[in-house]
Amino acid sequence: MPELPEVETIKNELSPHVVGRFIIGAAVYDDKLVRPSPAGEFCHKVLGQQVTSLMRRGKYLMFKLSSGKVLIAHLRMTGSLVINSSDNEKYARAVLQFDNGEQLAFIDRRRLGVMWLAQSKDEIEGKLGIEPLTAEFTADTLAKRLKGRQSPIKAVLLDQGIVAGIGNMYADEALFAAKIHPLKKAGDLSLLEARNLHKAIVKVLQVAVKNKGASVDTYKRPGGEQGTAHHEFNVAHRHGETCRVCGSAIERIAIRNRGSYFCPKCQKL
DNA sequence: CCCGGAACCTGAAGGC
DNA sequence: TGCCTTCAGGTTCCGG
Repeated sequence: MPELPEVETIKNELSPHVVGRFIIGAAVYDDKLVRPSPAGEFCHKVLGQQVTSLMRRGKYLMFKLSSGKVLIAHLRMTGSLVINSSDNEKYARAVLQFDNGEQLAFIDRRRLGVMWLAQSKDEIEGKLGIEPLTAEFTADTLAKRLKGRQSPIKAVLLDQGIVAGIGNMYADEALFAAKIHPLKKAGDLSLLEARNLHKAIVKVLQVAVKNKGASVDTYKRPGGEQGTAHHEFNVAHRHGETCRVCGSAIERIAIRNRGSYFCPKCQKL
C-alpha cells in the first residue's frame, strides 16, 4: 500500500518526467476517480497547463500547475502512477499526455484512489498532522500529541491528523523497532518510550525511502519497477515467521479491523 | 474532542 | 468445479 515512503519514491521518480512539461491530453475512464464528477471540467482545466513542481504531504501527491491550481492525488490502497504503461492496462482509470510524448496513467485495481483540482495545497493541510521526516517532528512534539489518548498506540499512529504518512506496514515496523506492544494505550507511553518511538519512526521511514518503498501488494514505481523495502520488514506481513531478534513466532491480531503484526517477546504489553 | 465501527471497492484465498 | 464468505487497509462518515 502506498504510505509515505512509497509516495515519496513516486514523487522523486516522477519529477524528471513531468516537472516543466505541458499537459496536452487528459482522459478519465472512471468517473469515480475525479471529484467533483463528471470529470469533463477537470480535463478541461488541466489541459494546456504546465506542471511547475511536484510535492508530497503525508500520503498525498501534489502537482502544482502554472494556473496556480494544484492537482492532488491520493492512491489509497492499490493506486499507482505509471509512465508509459501498456495500452491494454486493465486497471487504468485516467491518462495524462505530456508534450514530450510521454503519458502518465493512474492505475488502480480497487478504485479507491481519488484525484481533484484544488485551489491550493492548503486544502489538505487542515486534516494532516506533523510531517515525520522534517525538523518539526521531535520526540517532544510526538509525546505531546500522544498525551491523554486512550486508544492503542497502533491506532493513534494510523491517525493522519497526528503524524502524517504512516500506514499499517510502517506503524507495525516502527513499534517493533521501539519494542512497544501495538495495544499499549498511547497515553501510557513513558517519555523514554515516546523518544524511542520517535527515533524508530524516522529510521523506519528513511530506510524505506532509501529502498524505494515496499511492494507487498500492487505498489509499483513510476517506471513499473518494484520497491525493496519489504525485504527488510521485521514484522509486517510476517505472521508465523520467526522474529529476527529472538526467534519467537510473529503474531497477528486485529486492531480497529487492521492486521497488526508484532513479536510477543520483544514487544511486551 | 475522543473513540470505535461501517462503508467504499475488487481480487485473492479458503471452506464446503 | 463453483459458489459463498472473508480478508486486505486508507480515508471518510456517523453514532455514542
